[in-house]
Amino acid sequence: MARLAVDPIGPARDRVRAQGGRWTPQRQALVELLMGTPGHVTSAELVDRARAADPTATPSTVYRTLDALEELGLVRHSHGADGREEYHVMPASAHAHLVCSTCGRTWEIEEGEARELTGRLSMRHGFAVDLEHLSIEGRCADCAREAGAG
Amino acid sequence: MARLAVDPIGPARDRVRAQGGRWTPQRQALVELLMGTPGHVTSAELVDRARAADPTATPSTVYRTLDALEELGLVRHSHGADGREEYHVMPASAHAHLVCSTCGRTWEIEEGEARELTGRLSMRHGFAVDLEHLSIEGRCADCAREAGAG
DNA sequence: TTTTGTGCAAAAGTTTTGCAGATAT
DNA sequence: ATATCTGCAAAACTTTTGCACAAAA
Repeated sequence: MARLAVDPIGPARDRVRAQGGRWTPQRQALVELLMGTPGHVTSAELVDRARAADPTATPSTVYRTLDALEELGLVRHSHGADGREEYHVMPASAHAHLVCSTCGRTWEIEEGEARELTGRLSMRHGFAVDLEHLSIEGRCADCAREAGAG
Repeated sequence: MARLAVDPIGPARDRVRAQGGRWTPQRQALVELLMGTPGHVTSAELVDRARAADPTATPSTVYRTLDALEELGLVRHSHGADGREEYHVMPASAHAHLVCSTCGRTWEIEEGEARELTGRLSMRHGFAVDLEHLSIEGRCADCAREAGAG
């Protein structure tokens, strides 16, 4: 029998139900959208994609679902280069992001490396950095090269 | 004669004019507002404050003026905890920010310390961090203590 | 059956834009 | 004189909210 080794949405569904939530087609659709998105998406873009996938999808449901999923710890958001909220599925480990403000590409920094960077902030200022929310803007190597050459 | 040792808005005015811009009452008002603001302000709040100071001020002018001032390098913006754009006058030295997501207070990190943190990002990833844009969210010492105690 | 979620429609809030007239230089 | 800026008004866009109905448990 052709059966997937792991059901990718199973854990999400279980977790929603475990908190007394209902697992609806709309929620499943949004979770699938998010899981099929490698990087970050703004809520507005999720609205568009949801409507593209299913024209009956509505903005209010998308926004409310994002809130619900975030409260359940299934997704998180950070802030993109334009200041908009950007969602992504909750990763196994905390990680920060590098965002190139020229080309817009993003990279992830693993928790270990990120802690290396932010660790002394805790020591000096007693400030506990929220890694999931940390996105660092700047210019990536490629864009710097182009700018230097051009 | 009572004369200020330094004219705080003079440099701004000169810089605007040097780039072929005009120094208008509206621009001066906004620059004064920004210079009287220690921390960060969202554009929307600047609109409000401008109207409070002068009821004839209009949103479009505020937004366009902010754009113009930023292009001239007189102000910069970063992104607050809620993802909105926050403006502040261009500081003498680049600095990053710590933002407590619980109480909302902010602290500045001087360039030297910030470079210490981000320096190795350049080395490892060839990524040139834009310090002015860097705001680090987390929980400050006070809020952490309260949360621990409560 | 009861609680929770959805869809619709309308509103709120922020930011952008076109254009005619005013203003700085 | 002329290029730039302002004010107005309207629109675009994102996000929120109230409410009646639908659906999950």
